[in-house]
Amino acid sequence: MALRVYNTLTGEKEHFVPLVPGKAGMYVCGVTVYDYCHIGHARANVVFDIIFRYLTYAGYDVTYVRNYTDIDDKIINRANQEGVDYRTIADRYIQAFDEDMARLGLAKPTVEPKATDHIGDIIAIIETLIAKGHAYASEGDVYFAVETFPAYLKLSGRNLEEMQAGARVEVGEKKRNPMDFALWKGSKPGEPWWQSPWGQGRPGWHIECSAMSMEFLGKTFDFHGGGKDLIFPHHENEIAQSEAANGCQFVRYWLHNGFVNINSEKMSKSLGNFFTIRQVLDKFDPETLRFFILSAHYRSPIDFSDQNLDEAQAGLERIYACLAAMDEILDGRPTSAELPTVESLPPSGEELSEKIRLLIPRFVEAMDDDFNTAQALGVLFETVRASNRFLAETGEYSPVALSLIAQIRRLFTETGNVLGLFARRPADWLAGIQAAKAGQIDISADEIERLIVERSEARKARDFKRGDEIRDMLLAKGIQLLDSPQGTSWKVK
RNA sequence: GGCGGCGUAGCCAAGUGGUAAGGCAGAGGUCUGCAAAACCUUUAUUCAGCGGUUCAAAUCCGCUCGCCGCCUCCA
Repeated sequence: MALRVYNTLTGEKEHFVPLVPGKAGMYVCGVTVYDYCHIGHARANVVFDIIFRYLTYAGYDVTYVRNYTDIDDKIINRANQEGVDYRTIADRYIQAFDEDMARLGLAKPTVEPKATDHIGDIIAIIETLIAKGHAYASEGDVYFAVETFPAYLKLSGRNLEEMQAGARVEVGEKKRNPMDFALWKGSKPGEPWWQSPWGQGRPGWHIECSAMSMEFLGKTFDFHGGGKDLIFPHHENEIAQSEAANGCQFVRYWLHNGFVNINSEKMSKSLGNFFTIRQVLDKFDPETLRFFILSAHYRSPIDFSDQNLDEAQAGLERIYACLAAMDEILDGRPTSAELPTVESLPPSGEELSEKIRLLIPRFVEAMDDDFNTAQALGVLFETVRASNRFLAETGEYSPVALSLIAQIRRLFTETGNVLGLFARRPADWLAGIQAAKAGQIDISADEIERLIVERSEARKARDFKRGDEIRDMLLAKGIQLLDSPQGTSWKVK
């Protein structure tokens, strides 16, 4: 039982061996705060949230750093458009990001540094690079000279000559090589700036991540994550800067999540098939979105569509319904701390007992295999089925049965905590889903309750015709009645 | 053109050498006055196609077909 992770750098799954035993350092590229986050950001952040949680669950003392890039061309452009200071834009979207991530149930990283709080560190690295001959100043800018770093492009597996051959790279006159990239940009009038040895300016994109990761995690650390699209140029450039400056390996395991497609098409602003997290959460429950993201492996592409989200919600409802049933049984009843003995249980109890015994090992096995959340969810669904069966077949709850139910309930809390799921009280979550659906029907809850009473009276009088009439009428309006020995409840279909 | 990935049931999706998880949808059954919910059973002799390696392949190798991503800001 050992964690294996797919490392983009080697293209293979490798056993995770921490740099410092018992500890794990992880840096994930956060957002450039110039706009609201879209569902691609949602996926990336949920994925790394799970990785963070799982590493912690696996016993590592994790330092998780996720930055805000709060100075960049796009932020400046946006500020100019609106006629406000860049800081206004950055702060607004930092706040929006925090709100979105909180709604998606993300755990807070250990540190969430901002690029602009590390300008001094950035300048220090650039000075080192210049001193070592890896960078050069040119008319107020500073560029990294890619030819001085032989390992350049080792992450993306490209080579310099071919990239230049098909070059869509503009040949900046200030650059010696078109592939050189900016470490520092001289500021134009009206732009935000910081004082530097090369005049007033601001950091280029990429260098802030080198500076912040080094500050909080050291020159070499375990994990660096981000979307696949960051492999080139962002991560490639980070490697070049950091390794050239420090003379040692930068990151040991590179992790990259796959893209989100929309209705099987690449998501892009130009296609107009672009959804912000806020737009999606107007329509779907945040936990449903998270569950949907976890239903596929993090490196695979995932297709966002109403149908797929609806299916995810149906699956999540199944689990929550099972948990709600357990909670109802456990509510107010004392449970024995003793483990039930198998001899005293019916066959479905023995099966459940076995599922309980294997749940954590199987869950861990799935997660240890490159964070295979889809497989982990499969394990949970099998447990749901065994639980439902046990509940359905058990009429009277003996102390042993209650203990078993309590135990399985605790395991759902434990695994749910790793996946960021099932934190809500199941009855409340289900009620929330019902309420959301109820917004789409044209009949009030009071009216439904009144009809249910009328129906049960009719049924008591054995007037089934009238009773069925009411049931069918409600069904036509999308209301599904659920009869049980305790009475009749309803839900929106 | 260069680099990389994918193709598993109606749909979504695990599975990297040992004989196809799970979810959704569907069908039959138990329950029910009849239903619904829940539960049970069932739905891929087969993993795009063709060859090869092997005692054994969805899994490894080669070729073909189809789809996609990156190479420009991007999670």
